[in-house]
Amino acid sequence: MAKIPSQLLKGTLEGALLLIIARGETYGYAVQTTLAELGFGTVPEGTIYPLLLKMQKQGLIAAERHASKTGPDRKYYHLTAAGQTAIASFVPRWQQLAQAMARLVEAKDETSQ
Amino acid sequence: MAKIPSQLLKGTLEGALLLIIARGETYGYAVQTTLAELGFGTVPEGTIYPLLLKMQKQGLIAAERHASKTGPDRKYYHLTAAGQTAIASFVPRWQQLAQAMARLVEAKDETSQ
DNA sequence: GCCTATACTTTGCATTGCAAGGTAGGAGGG
DNA sequence: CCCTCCTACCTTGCAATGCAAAGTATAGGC
Repeated sequence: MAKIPSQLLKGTLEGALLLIIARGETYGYAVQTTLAELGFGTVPEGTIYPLLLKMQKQGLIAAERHASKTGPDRKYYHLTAAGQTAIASFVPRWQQLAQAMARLVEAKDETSQ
Repeated sequence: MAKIPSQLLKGTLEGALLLIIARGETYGYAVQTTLAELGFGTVPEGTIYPLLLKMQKQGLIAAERHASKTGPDRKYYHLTAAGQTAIASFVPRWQQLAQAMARLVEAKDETSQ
């Protein structure tokens, strides 16, 4: 799976993390695995953890530490009401962008051959 | 048409401009109109012109100035071979990102009600 | 004891979108 | 003739974000 360039990810990643956490409580390390499984490629720790902390400070997600039997403690995040609101505003913007890009890409496919 | 947040546009815009110029020679001011028509919202001049200059320096596009009957000179851009290559590498990355996001958004639609 | 996988944090840099301001031509109204 | 608007381009400086790099720490296998 090819790596998605940093600049393409910009801004999208916050929405992606919100949507992942919305599916059920998770922790940073697991989020990284989930992103890879979804096709986002390997998003480095130096991206994920600072972003989670920022979102926590903004009140979009909240955290609780729990012990793990297979390693160090995990910091489990879950969505707050503000996080729900953020998702509700993110999704349509993303869809708008995706549609606009789709128009360009499809138009290109037609003309390029 | 709602405005797409800056952070979502990051990186995407360069690809969008390449695809627009690939459809046929255009100039900055017209690109702005085209973006709006495609659904990208109003992308400010302070975004478009610096980006076009950067892409020109990188050799992805080339420019020629021509007079206009209805106003100041226009700087027409057209794609170079390097620009074609850039499109060829951009499009699959974008599609990868769009697919990964689609999985998350669709999953959300199912669970949310 | 050492190495690997797991798990989180912090610092500093590079890139990019954009607000704000500047320059300038042509057309129309006052 | 001046003023305003639309057209058309450029530059400066700031803010946001991804990420490399380095550090800390637990658990298990060799």
